[in-house]
Amino acid sequence: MKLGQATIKDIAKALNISSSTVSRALKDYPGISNETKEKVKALAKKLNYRPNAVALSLRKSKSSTIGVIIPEVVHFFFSTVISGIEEVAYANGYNVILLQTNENVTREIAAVDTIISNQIDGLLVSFSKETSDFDHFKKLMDYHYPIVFFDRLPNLPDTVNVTVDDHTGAYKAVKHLIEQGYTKIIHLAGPENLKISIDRKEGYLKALQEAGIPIREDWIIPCPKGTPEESETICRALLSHPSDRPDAVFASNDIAAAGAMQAAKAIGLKLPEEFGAVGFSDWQFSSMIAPPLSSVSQPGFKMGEKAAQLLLEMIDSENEEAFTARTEMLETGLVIRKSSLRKG
Amino acid sequence: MKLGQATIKDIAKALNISSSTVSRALKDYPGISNETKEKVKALAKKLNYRPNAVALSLRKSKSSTIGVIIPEVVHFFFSTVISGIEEVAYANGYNVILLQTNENVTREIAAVDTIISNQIDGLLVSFSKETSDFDHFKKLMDYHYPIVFFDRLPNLPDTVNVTVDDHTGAYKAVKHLIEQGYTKIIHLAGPENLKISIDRKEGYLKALQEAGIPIREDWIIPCPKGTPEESETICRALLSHPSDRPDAVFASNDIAAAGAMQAAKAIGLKLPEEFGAVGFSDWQFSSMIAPPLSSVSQPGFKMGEKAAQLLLEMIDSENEEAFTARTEMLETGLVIRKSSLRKG
DNA sequence: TTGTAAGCGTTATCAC
DNA sequence: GTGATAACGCTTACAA
Repeated sequence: MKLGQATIKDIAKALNISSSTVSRALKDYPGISNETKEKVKALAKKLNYRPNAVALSLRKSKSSTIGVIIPEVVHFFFSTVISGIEEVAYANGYNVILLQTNENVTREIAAVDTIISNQIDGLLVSFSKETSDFDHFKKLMDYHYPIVFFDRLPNLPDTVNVTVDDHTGAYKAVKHLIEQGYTKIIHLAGPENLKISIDRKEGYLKALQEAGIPIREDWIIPCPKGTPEESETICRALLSHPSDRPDAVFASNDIAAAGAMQAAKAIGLKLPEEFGAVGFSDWQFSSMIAPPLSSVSQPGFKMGEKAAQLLLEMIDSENEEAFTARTEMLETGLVIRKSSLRKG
Repeated sequence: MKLGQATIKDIAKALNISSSTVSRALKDYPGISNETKEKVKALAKKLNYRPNAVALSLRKSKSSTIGVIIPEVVHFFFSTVISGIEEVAYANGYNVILLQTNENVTREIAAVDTIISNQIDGLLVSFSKETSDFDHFKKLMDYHYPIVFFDRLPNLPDTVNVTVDDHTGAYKAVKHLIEQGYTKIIHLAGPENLKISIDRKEGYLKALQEAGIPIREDWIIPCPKGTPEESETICRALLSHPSDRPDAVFASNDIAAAGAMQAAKAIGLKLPEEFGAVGFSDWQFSSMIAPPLSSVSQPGFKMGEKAAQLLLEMIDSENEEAFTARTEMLETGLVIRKSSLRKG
């Protein structure tokens, strides 16, 4: 799009000097007379000169743009992460290009192509549920391309990761349920190929084991879709046997927990007396449902900030340090609300 | 970032032909022998050639990227719109650059600068609450730069807009409350400088007038912050006079409605019998709170799609038609749930 | 059917 | 102190 933007050449012509002088004057290079500098700057201001970022990208092989590959934008947690990323990017003069995969590998691979074509300086990735082969990322990394994975971590060597401590979060949640006197606790699990799902499940298992509560495999139910309807249906079935009825749920996300609560309410159970619930993520709505849902809180904004910071370090650094494999683990909190408060 | 990407030159050298021939062969230009075409394409594939989008942008003054200026990413409605935008962009080979303003004019002006520098092809804008002077957009439009405003519409001549029919949505909501037998209906209004707030208020007024219910200015209360606490505090005060107590609320958004419901519950009113509520936007959580909140639904995804389509038409078009000022109005729905169902 | 050369806007290198 | 030139990767008149 042409915007009648003034270029360095325009300034040079108008002042009868060369473009190199203009370029140098604008950046306060040593060895340019103050007189020239001032003339140039004055005219630049007058013409509303803005350096052409595209020409710069081409020249420098650097776009000052980072890419974000994300499964879904309409998702409280992810949008919060994006927000954190955007803030850090803005503060450092970087732009953010958004690539939504809709949990679709093909889209993800196309996104990587876009990244390559557009000389994007680095990549923040939370891959799709479908992704099990990480070749498209591996290829980039082989070229020493800066990538930071967040939330969902790949099965690849030498990656830089940011995640939350899902294991401890889940453990705290289930321990809390046990302390509240619940003993028959089911777990609504997330997609099995995601490490976060596994970690949350293991936190659940650890808390049960520690309390000496026997583990029932049939009470660990995957909810791959992640809709409230899915978990409601599942829980209705489970809760319908009065003789062998669970008394609480720990869900891998708040939506599933909300679905479980719906099921319990529909059957006529009293919450939290007869059925307790703790979710994961502490979505915005969690405090507004009835009863307000206890949940493990994830620092989404912080995760975005941290991931972006690590990425910018990789981009800026000439040394290798920034590229050393590691996983930054952010702490989770437990927000206790009515849904799990059987005692006082 | 260098990715060892093959260029047209590399291919040319390897095959001992000129780069222009390679360029032409790759795009199936007429007047290139099949033999050359095949040789070139084969090598391109082997070398994993990807055209350098940056060079193309510079050459063509076209980046195949659209910018989205938005107040907040962490917002159910806005993130839904972004999602719609992203889908249309992807389907048409465009990238999306995201610029979050945090409801801050300074950020918004900086965003416009970014747009200019980066040769972004067009702009989708929902401006900040602070914005009352639209010069930064006007300047672009004077250069015939493609802009589509969505949701929040500016006070500027000759703009292309997409919005929802807030007026009718609000009208339907309040009419529904009246039909349910509520008569003392307060309105929690949005920021006064946004047209959407005004339209919603006017829909409210129209429904009351039509029903012959007198309007009380003191029952139209602005909630500029938009937090649940804000509206809860306001409503607690209002509901505390048993002699002159409102019996329903129509809120400019679901958060405010939820806050009002909290207040009513805290005071001991029965919902929906003694206090009814309808919100606006139909956020994800609305169906999960107690009682489930009735709400005017906005087609966020559709709005994103529509806005992006209009923008792409403007970008692609050589004729003026795509630029003719107009406002596309998307229909709102009324999702009736328990919070406003006093009668069966 | 193919090659040459200019140019998009910028800056690094060398020269004066 | 300043200027000329080449280069980033690609397209496109114009030549041949």
